[in-house]
Amino acid sequence: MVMDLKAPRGTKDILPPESHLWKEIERTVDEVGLLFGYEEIRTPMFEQVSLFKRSVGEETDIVSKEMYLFTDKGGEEMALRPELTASVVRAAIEHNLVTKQASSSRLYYNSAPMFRYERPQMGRQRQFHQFGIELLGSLSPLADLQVIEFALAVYQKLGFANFHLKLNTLGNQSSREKWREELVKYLRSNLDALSEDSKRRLETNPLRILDSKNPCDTTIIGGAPNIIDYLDEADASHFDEVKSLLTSAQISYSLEPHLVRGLDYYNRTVFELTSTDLGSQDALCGGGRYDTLIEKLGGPPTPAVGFAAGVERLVLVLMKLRSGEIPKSKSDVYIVIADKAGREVGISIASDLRKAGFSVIYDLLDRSVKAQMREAGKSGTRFVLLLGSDELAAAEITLKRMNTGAQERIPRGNLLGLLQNS
RNA sequence: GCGGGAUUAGCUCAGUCGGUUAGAGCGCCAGGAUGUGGCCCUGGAGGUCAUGGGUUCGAUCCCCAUAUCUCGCCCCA
Repeated sequence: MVMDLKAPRGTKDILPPESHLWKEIERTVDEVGLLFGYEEIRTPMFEQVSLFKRSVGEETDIVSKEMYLFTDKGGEEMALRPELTASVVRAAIEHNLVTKQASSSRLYYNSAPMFRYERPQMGRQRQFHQFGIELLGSLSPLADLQVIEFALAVYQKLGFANFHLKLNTLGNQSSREKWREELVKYLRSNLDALSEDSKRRLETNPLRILDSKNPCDTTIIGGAPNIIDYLDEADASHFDEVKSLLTSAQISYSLEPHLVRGLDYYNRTVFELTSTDLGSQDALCGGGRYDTLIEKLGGPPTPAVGFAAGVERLVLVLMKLRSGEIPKSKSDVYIVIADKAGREVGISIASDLRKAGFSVIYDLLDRSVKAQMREAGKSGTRFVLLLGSDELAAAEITLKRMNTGAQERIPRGNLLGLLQNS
């Protein structure tokens, strides 16, 4: 095939039957949103660069290396959004979503495209999609619980249980800073034993060293200062309440003192859902609290918590779960036109049936009756209507039930009633 | 950004120790059944063997580069 155009690296066309799975996920997220009383928000796919610099953090890889940047014709520095929390917060501030009148806001987003310039891998793309929620305005541990419950509800509704909830707390800004200093001091004293990657990270993002997969690092990490010992009383009791709420909701989790999130704005509760059905890119969903972000971006002091989940990874896991079998959408009726003279009548029958809510297809290639029947059989349709010269002359139609193979000639006027009662 | 593996029909994959017409299964189309699906039988279409260079009498095969996918690292959903 002579073809020099293709989808850009790290992007993907979502074709049937996979698109059915996407639709199913989107429907599920909508349903869970309704069940929890959340409403959908949609924000622009690009924003001013400064939004992400101020929220995600200038030093993070996401902002410093991975954003798709461009200058628009008005000279504004723009970025395709690498994540959604910043945009939602910006929108919430801009439109006063959290005020004294409306003291909290429950928002969700669905299949929203994000962009990061990374090296593609299975489950990691340059354009990827997330669903998630942002719960603005509540400082209560109930909010932390609800965010986790929401995420779990989506996965459970889709029918799988092969995931694992990891939980940690990062404390508040000042305890986190104190912990971070101690951690850096400790790591510096063990500098020689650290991996090359971690030596570099010591300068850029020391918390992430805790997450290192390099075996050189693991023994050192084992003796590192633990955030738990640096929590103030309020943070510690918040975390305790979150844990006991999870327990009473019968949600099992594991404490991961080394779980730190890559974005700067998190504090207190952070969590991740991982799947054993994925490779090294195994995080299905991640989230946590960001109580200072809204104020930092110029809004009123407003606590918040949320999560974001990757749709591509969910699709991979679902495919595996269902052994690659994706249910296709089936039509109700296939009209076989055996004689060209029947075309107009066939089209008008199709139109009438569609108005009555039936899904109707017919051949568009002028193929033989046999070919049309083959397609009808393959499409999984329930009924075939056969229209040939005999039926035309008698103002009748042949109705065949594909499950039994039984067929009968009926007056065309009786067709709709018969189908509706079948 | 770093290191490995891969790329042959619509799909999943064989294959050629470098030799002239590149194969299978599934799928697709047609016929057997001149107006009837699934099962069966027969036939058919469909490949510049990822792209561009090089070595060679000759390259799908060997070498180099590029692209894309993929595994691990980095990072993260």
